[in-house]
Amino acid sequence: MKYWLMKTEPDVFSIDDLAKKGESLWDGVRNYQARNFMMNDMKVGDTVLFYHSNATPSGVVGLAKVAKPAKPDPSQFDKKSEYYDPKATPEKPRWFCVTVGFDKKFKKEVSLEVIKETKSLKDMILVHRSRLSVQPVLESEFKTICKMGGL
DNA sequence: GCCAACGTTGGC
DNA sequence: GCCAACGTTGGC
Repeated sequence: MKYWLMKTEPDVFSIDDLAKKGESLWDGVRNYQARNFMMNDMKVGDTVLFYHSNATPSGVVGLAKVAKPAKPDPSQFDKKSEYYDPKATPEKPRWFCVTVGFDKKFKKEVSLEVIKETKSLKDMILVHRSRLSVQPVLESEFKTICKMGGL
């Protein structure tokens, strides 16, 4: 069982949107490293820290689960989609995405600011590496953040 | 294969 | 809205 953090802009897709839908395809990721995590390493049942980026404040707002394994991201074939990739074909898809299911909301958001101030979380990829929207999280980091979120 | 130019992410 | 970080593209 592994732990992950996935970023999303709440204006585009928030944890409340996920709670309403139950589960959602995590489409639109166009970064190879993030894709590889979803394609190769994420397993059904893995737990996901749900992170709101470009938000006030930005931070972890709850938990989700990997509900279905990675499959080709349909938006790459859709000419009308902002995620359309002319170099991808159904025979040779370039982008893959998992399906994520809602688990629970934190009692209180764990903001990036607080994460940065917390010694045991200072090695998180989130803190020292920008622009990676899907990333692994250590079990110890995961537990600390859940506790801080009131779970 | 190098690297400059360019585009995007995401905090502030 | 600004801009730093950094991934991607394309000329050579």
